[in-house]
Amino acid sequence: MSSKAKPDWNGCPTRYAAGIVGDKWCFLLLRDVLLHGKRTYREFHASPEGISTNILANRLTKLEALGMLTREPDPRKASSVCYYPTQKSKDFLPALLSIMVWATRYDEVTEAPASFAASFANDPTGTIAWYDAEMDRVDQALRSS
Amino acid sequence: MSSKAKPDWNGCPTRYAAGIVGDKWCFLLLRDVLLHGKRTYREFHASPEGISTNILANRLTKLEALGMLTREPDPRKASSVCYYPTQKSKDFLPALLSIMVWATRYDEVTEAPASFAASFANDPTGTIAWYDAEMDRVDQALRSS
DNA sequence: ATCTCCACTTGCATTTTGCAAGTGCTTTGG
DNA sequence: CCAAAGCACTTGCAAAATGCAAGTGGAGAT
Repeated sequence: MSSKAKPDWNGCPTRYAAGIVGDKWCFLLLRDVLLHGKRTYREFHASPEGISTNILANRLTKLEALGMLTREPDPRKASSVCYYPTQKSKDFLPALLSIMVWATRYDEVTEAPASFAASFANDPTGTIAWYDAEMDRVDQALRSS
Repeated sequence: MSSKAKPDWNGCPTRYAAGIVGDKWCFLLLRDVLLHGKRTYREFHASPEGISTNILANRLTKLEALGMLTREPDPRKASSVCYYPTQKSKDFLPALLSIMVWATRYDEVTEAPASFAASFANDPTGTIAWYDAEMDRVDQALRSS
């Protein structure tokens, strides 16, 4: 990038992102989906932040409407539901990992080992690919059960 | 990263980040500070999203308390105030750019040129360094005026 | 001395959230 | 085949956060 022009258009994609991940609960749900492999209402509800059921339902609907999740019947139990990440949310993984690297550095009580940041800095592509593969494994196991 | 253990600690740094950037207004203020070089209350208030004055004051206080901004008198006019990014918020830049790459891809009305994502993908370190340098230039010009 | 600018603060109506309880459908156990 | 339990929400209501408009106090300019 040359040092010519100061771009003026940065605001817009950021505003778009703010509408999705600039919401605490959506952001945490994306973590659950993209890193923890959670797929059901029950699993999301069990996260330690204690989201209440009305907010959870609201955010799942929102994320589905935004094309971040797909809602499908649970192959293991027809009365149950699974929410799978779409390509759009999977593509958010690199950004999520970047955020985590930053948070790991500055959160004084982080539970993340220092090796995480080092690993991502050392081989971001590989780290991203590893999580992607893990999530694909989760979804394939689920869908074929 | 070996394919051994599925890490269980991811939640925590994400929760920390959610407490800061999981707020629409904080997130947009960070954009203004890190990409647009805005430094004053007036400039933040002028952003197109139209933050109201009480919320702006509240978030500036919050970001200062979180160590993301420092509040200092404006060298150009003693009765005015400048908010500068700290190292902590400057270190958030790579994550912010990653988010923007994602948003640029999926926001159908994005104003960002496709070249931005390509440029960041091609040379992330250089792109980050460019923004860092721009912001340092803004701050040095301000402080020495 | 007054006027203006600046960075907020205040009051109040509206919206969003959190919490607890309830609902309707499905599955499970006896 | 019926009762009980599980699941994915929905509803009602009090509390908190937000948005908007107006006001405040101090520094600088006229």
